[in-house]
Amino acid sequence: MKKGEANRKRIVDAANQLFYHKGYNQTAFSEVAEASGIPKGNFYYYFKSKEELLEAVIDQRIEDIRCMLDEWQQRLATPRERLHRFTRIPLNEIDDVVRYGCPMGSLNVELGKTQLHLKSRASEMFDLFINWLEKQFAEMSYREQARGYALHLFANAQGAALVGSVYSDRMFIKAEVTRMDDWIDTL
Amino acid sequence: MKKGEANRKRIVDAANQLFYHKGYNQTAFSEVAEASGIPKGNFYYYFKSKEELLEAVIDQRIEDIRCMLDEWQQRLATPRERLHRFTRIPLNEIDDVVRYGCPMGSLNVELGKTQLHLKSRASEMFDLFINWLEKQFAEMSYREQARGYALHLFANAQGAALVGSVYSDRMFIKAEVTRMDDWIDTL
DNA sequence: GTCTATATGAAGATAGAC
DNA sequence: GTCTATCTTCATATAGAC
Repeated sequence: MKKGEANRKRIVDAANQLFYHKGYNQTAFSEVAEASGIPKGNFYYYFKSKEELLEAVIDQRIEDIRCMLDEWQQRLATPRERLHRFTRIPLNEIDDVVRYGCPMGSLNVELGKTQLHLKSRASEMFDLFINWLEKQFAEMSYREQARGYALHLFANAQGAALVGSVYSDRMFIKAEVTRMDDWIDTL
Repeated sequence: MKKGEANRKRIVDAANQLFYHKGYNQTAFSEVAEASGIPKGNFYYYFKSKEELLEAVIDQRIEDIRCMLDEWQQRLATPRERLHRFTRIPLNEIDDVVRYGCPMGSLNVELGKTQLHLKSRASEMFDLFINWLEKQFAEMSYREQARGYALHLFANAQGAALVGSVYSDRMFIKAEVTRMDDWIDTL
């Protein structure tokens, strides 16, 4: 990898975390600069604007999600196991979820209000999960209801993350995960 | 009501709507001034700071919620009817929900990232609903599970509002409301 | 109580030396 | 490609006349 590419990635990584922790609008360029160790002025060599940086962050998140889902698809044998793997995400990231909520959910909420033209880019992250979940339900021969089930399960997870983070309540998140797991097992 | 009181209320009303539509951080004082018809400079006669204005907005929302729940409590005869009245909120406000999400949920998400000291004030809005829901379940003699049920139902509603607004999907919100109603009726 | 003008500071963006 | 210095804009907040 060229030096320029490496720096670009460092900026995107730093921005990714700051956008999650502080929100996009409340993150200043100078903070991203400080966190990534790249001087402020250099930014505009890599990104023409803050919005372009945001798009790069979303691109990377999408790539990461794609990768993760592909890996699950290959490693886990049954659709049911894959669904349970999905519900376990908030448990694996429990500290972050309790403190900052869901990175996709909170970004979508923010951009839906202030960067309407980027709303569709942010919702692509949701799409990846929901389409993947739909595929699992379809494989379990719930053809008709697959889409509805996928949306429902995903929305449940979002609600759990949101309420759990508002109350910093780990037990509630665990309880909701158990509930989702039970629901999957009734199918 | 004194003139000053009336102006104060106009400011709070305008801010309340703008904070919902644009978010707190992305709403400028000058916008609130324009929307309320009160000159910018006058603001600091009514509120010492932007944060104080936010607190006034939250206070009013809390008051409104309290009022609404009291009214439901009196007007609706059974706890089950009251629970169904709760699930109908997103249908009654469907246009706003689809466009801006849940006003409480999105404010909580935003303040959880950037105004941590106001997080607890914002979560009081949640508390009112959840405690009220808990009371209904308790009245249905689900003493043990009342708190869990209340949190679960509330989180479901939040998830539905969030995903519904990300996809501007009215049908999904309706489907989730039906699901919640069905669940209530199985109890 | 009401309003205008303005101070202050921060954030996004640019220019240009090296 | 890298960095410093700086411009511009805009939002919060203040001063002070009426």
